[in-house]
Amino acid sequence: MDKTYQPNAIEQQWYQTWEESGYFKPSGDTSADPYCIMIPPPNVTGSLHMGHGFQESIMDALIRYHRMQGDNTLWQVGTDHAGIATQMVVERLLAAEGKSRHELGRDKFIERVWQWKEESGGNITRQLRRLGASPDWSRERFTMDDGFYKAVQEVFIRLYEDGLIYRGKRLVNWDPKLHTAISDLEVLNEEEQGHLWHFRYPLSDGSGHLVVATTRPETMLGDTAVAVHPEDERYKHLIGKTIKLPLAEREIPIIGDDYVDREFGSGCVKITPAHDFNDYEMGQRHSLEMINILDADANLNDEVPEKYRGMERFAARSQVVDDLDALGLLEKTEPHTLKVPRGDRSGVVIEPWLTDQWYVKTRPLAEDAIKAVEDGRVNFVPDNYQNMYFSWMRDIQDWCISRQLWWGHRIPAWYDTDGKLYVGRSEEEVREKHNLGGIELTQDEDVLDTWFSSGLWTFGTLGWPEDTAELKAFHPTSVLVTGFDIIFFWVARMMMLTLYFKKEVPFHTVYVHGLVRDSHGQKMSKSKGNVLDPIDLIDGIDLESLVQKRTSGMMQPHLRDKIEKQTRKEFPEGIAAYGTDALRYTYYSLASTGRDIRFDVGRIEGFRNFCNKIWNASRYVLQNCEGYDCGQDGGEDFELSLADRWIISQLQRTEKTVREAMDTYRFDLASQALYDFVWAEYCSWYLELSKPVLWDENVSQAVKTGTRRTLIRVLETILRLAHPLMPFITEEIWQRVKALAGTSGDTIMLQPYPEADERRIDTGAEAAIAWLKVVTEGVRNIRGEMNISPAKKIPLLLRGGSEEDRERLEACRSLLTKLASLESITWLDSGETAPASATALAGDLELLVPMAGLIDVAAESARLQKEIDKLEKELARVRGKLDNPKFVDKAPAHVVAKEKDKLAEMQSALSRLDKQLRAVGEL
RNA sequence: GGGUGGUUAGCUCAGUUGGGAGAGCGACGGCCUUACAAGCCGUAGGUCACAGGUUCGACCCCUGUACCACCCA
Repeated sequence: MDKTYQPNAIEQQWYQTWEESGYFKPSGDTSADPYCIMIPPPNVTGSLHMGHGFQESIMDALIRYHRMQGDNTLWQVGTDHAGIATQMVVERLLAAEGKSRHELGRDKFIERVWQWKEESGGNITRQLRRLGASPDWSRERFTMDDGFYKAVQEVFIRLYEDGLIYRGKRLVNWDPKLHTAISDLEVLNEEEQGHLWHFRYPLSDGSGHLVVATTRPETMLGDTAVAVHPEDERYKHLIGKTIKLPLAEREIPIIGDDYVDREFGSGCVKITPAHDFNDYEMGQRHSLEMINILDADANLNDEVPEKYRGMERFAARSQVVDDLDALGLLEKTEPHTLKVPRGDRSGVVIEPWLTDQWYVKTRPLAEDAIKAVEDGRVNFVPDNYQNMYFSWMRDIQDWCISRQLWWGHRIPAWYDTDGKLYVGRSEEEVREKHNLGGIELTQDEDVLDTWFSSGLWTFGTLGWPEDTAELKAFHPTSVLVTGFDIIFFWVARMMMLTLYFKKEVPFHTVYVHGLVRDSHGQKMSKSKGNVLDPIDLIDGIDLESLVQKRTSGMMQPHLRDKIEKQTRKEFPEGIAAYGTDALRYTYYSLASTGRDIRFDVGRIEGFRNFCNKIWNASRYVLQNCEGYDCGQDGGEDFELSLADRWIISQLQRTEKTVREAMDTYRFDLASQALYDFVWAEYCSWYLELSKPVLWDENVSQAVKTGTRRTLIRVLETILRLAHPLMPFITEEIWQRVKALAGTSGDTIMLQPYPEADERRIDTGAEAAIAWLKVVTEGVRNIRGEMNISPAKKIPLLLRGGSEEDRERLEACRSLLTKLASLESITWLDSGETAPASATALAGDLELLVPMAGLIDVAAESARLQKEIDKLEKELARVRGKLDNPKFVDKAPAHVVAKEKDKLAEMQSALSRLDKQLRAVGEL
C-alpha cells in the first residue's frame, strides 16, 4: 500500500467493477424486506451541482445501508426532460447560430432537442457515477421515453374523463419572453423598489374626481371600473355613478366591494380585470368587462388609443404618466416597495394575461393527499415540513398544466374545424371513438408542465399502467429524499396523482434536506461567482482553471473582476483533489436536521485526512497481521487482552450509535460517531496499545494472536460500518483485509452491516482502560507543560491510591510504560518520602515525576497553581449547591450523593495539590 | 401581515427524557517517537443572542424582545 492515501488511484476502478458485476441491482429476494428510493430525476441536459451531490450522497448512503442489511434494494434512476429549461438551452444554441426555433419549425426543433439530449444527456449520469452512487443503471428511465409517454397519456385522459382536467379561459401567469403560461410556483415574487402613482379620475358628471393609486400605470388603459369600500362614508354615495377614464375616454362604473382596503392610498382602487388577479376576481363578481390591452410580447395592442399601440409595456408606463401629468391628473408620485413577479427561468416580469389553458382541478385530489399525511401514512423528516405541506395543500389553487412550448409531452387533444374538443390516445382513436370520418382534426399545440410527468415518477418508472412485478415489489417506495423547495412542485403533485391512480401513497417517508450554501451562508450562484463543482472537489482544480471556469460567459465585466479577485483570495492554491469519499463524508457531517448547510472547504480537507488516517491504520494492521496467525482459520488458540476486550466493547457501542443515527436520518451523528471511534479510540489508543503486545518477546503467542485477531477484525468491521458513507476506500482496504479477518466475498457492498452484540460490552475492561488513559494523560500533561522531550524516558512514582489502583497498574504496567514513555514505575510505600517532583492526580492516586534535571521550580509552581485555581472554582460551585438546603431536600438522593462524592474528591485533590505546591515552593 | 427554522469557542456545527458545556478547522507551545507531518503530544479559548418566568437546579421547559434566514399572502 502507498504511504499516502490516493483517492484517484482507486475510485474509478472500483466503480466500474461494481457496475459491471451487477451489484447495484435488487437482489430479487422477495422474502426480504423491500427497500426503494426513487431518484429525483435531474434535468437530462444539466450538470451536477453541490445540491445534487448532497442529495445523491444521502440517497446512496441509505441504499448501501439497506442493501448491506439484506433488503431487496432498488434505487431507481432516471432523468427529466425539463421542458422550459431544456428548450431555453437549445434556443440559445440556435440563437448563437443566428436561427430561431420558428425558422426551424416544430418538428425540426424537437429533433434538434433530442439531438442535444443525446450529446449532453450522459453528462449528469457520468457525474453521478463519480459520486459513487449505486442506482440500478439497467433500469434508467427518462420522462419522455415511450413507456412514460404511455403513462402520461393514460393519466391525462382518465383525469379528463373523470372531470378533473378542464380547459378554460383564465388569467394566467404569462411569461412575455418565453411566450408561455407558467404555474404559480414558477413565479418568484421579490421585493423591488418602484413607485406608487396617484391619479385623478374625473367623475363623468363633472362633480369632481376620485384619486386612485397604482404601481402599474399602463394598465389604466384597461380599467373597467373603480372600486370603493361599500361602507366607506367618503365614497359610498358615489357607487353607481361613473368615471370618465382619461386617455382611453371610456365611461366606467364606480362599484362597491369589501375587498377594498379603506386605509390603503385614497381608498379608491382602479380595476383592471384582464391584467390583475384580484381585479379579475372582482370583475367576475361584478360582471365587469375585461379588456385585454397586451399582446404576447406584453406590448400594447389595438385595444388602446392609437398613440400607445405597439408600445413596449414599460415605455407605455412612462408615457401614460407623462400624459396624465400633462392633463393635470397626476396628483403625486411616491417611492414604493412592491413585490414584483418574475419568471423563475426567464427573469422577466410576469404579466397576468387572459388565455385558454388546461387545468387540473386540484381540490378533490388534495383531500386524500392531506389525509395521507394526517394519518401518518406519509411522514416528513424533519416533521415540521409537514406544516408547509399542509398550509399549501389546504389553500391549493387549480394547476395550470399547459405550456406553450414545443419540448414536452404534447397534450392528447384534438379540435375539429368548429373548435370542438376530443381527448384520446391518438388521432385515430379519437376519430374512431367519435365517428368523425374524414373531417379535419388538429392537435392541441401545447405541451404539459414538466411536473405533470414527474408527478408520476414513483409508479411510472415501475411500469404502470401495466401491472408489473416491480410495482408489486417496490411500490409504495420507502423514502423520498428532496429539498424543501421541491415540496410543492413535486412532492405534493406526486401525492395527489399517485393516490388517485394507485390508491396508495408514493412513499412512506419524505426526508427533507436543506440547501447547500457557500461557507458564508450565501446561495451558490454563477453571478456571485461562489459556485463549487463537486467534481472539482473530487479531482482538484488549479487556480487558473477555476478562475476561468467561474468567470466564463459573464456578461458584466465588473462582476468578472470581482469574482476573479475573490476566487484568487479564497483559493490561492486552487483546490486540492480530496476524493469522493472525503466529499461524501463532508456532506454527511453537515447533514443535520433539514437546515441549510454551509460548505466549508476546511471541512473536506479534514475528512480527506480522516481517509488518510484509515488508510495508514490499515497499513499498520496489515504489516502486523500478514503472514501471522490472526485466528482467521477459526482456531480457538488465542487469548483476548484487556485492551482487546475494551476496543471490542467500544465497537459494539459505536455500531449501536451508528445504526440508530442511520435509522433516524442523522447522518451527521453517524459520521461523528464513526470518526470518533476510528480516530480517537481505535487509532489513538488501541493501535498504540497493540504495539507493546506485538513487540514484546515475553508476551505469549496466544495473546499476540488475540491482539492480531482483534486488530484485523475490528478494522474489517469498521470498513463495513463506514462503507455506506465512504464506499471506495472501504472497498479497497476490505479486499486486502477480508481473508485475514476470516471472511470472504467478492465485494464489501454485499456484506452484512455490523450489528452490536450487547454481550460483548465489557464494562470492566472499559473501566480499566479509562484508568490507563487518565494516568497516561496525567504524565503527558506534565511532560507537555514542562517541555520534556517525548524521546526522554522518565521515571514515574506512584503514591496513595487504592488496592484497585494497584491491581490496575499490574494489569497495565507494560502498556503504561510504553504509552507514557516511562523509564520506570515505582510504587512508594505510604511512609516513604518522595524526591522533589512534579505531580498530577488520578483520583486518589498521586503521580510523581522527579524534578531532578527535568523540571524547574517556577514552571511547576505555576502549573500546580493553575490546577488549583481550576479546582477551586469547581469546588466553590459544588459547595454552594450542597450548602443550599433546598437542593439537599428536594433534589433526588442520587444527585445529592453524587455532588457529595464530588466535593470530597475535590477537597482531597485540592489538599494534595496544596501540599505539593508548598513542597515545591520550599525548594 | 401569517408561518417555520436559527442565534453555543475566532470559523463551521453537535449537544434527545433539566443534574459537572463538546467536535472539526483555526490559534499557541513542543516533537520527523519504527501506520500516518494529510501526523503525534500538550495548552488556551464560551454570561450557550437578550430580558423575565417555572424549578432545589435551565443551553435545554414557558413568555416576551432583538437580529438573521427561508416559506406564504
